[in-house]
Amino acid sequence: MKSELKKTLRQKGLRCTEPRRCIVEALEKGPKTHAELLHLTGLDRVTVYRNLILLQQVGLVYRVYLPGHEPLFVLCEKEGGGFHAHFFCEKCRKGVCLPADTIQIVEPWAKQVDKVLLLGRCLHCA
Amino acid sequence: MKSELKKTLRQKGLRCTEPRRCIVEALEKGPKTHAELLHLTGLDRVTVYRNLILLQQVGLVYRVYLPGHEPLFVLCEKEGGGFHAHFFCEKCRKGVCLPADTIQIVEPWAKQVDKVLLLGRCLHCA
DNA sequence: TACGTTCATGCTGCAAAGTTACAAAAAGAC
DNA sequence: GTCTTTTTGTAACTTTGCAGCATGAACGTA
Repeated sequence: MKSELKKTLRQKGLRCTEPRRCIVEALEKGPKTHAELLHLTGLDRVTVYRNLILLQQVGLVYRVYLPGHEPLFVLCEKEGGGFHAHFFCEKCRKGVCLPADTIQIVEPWAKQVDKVLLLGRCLHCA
Repeated sequence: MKSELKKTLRQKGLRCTEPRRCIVEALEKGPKTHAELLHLTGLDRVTVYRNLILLQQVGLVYRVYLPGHEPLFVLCEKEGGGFHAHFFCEKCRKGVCLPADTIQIVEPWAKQVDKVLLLGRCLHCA
């Protein structure tokens, strides 16, 4: 996992640093708010902000906003795994990546779409 | 339109107030940031914050976050129109509601999903 | 393995965003 | 109109996020 992370980051011109590993490691256990990441990693506020932006830009992390709550940062399981959908459970607040063929979009929209976010209740919480 | 808004709000136990009408009216002309809504409506900051949260919770408004930009608030064209998908163009920053049958999700996920957000380039911007 | 370049981190301080509490005003039912 | 309940606006406050800069760490090269 660690060497995989390094490879992914290097491909995007980013270095594999201790703080970045910490953040990804924390997110592997589930979505977290910025405050939770601060507390869990003990890193500087600013460092967490900056790295979350970078990790989002390279597609390793996405952000979910539920009205009335702090934004959550979710680790994408398929680093650079091409087109797929993100499912997020509004109750237990966990995220899953669904394979591309889980969802079909009719033309002409299919060609236009490049990111998919699905919200709902997971099988457990339904 | 106005009486329809009132009905929708009342169904959710919310009152139809002047500030709420103003916000919805401003959003009818296209997605807006919080700052733009402030400026357009002349309302108090706090009132706009609170109402945007409420309008999101009742499903009249949804929020789109593009990394590196301020969050945009988009009016949903089908108030309470049942299940459908939101398509948002990352370039021209307009939102459209797509009918339910535009997207098909395989079981068991179909039953779990209750909100869909698609990001991409619209037919014009592609 | 040591070296040097380049990028990342952690400060500090600052502006903007967002929250809380509460009295006054407006909405809606009668 | 009157009464009850929800909303609003104001003010004080907390949090979020950004810019600049010196120190320290990553990593390609020899």
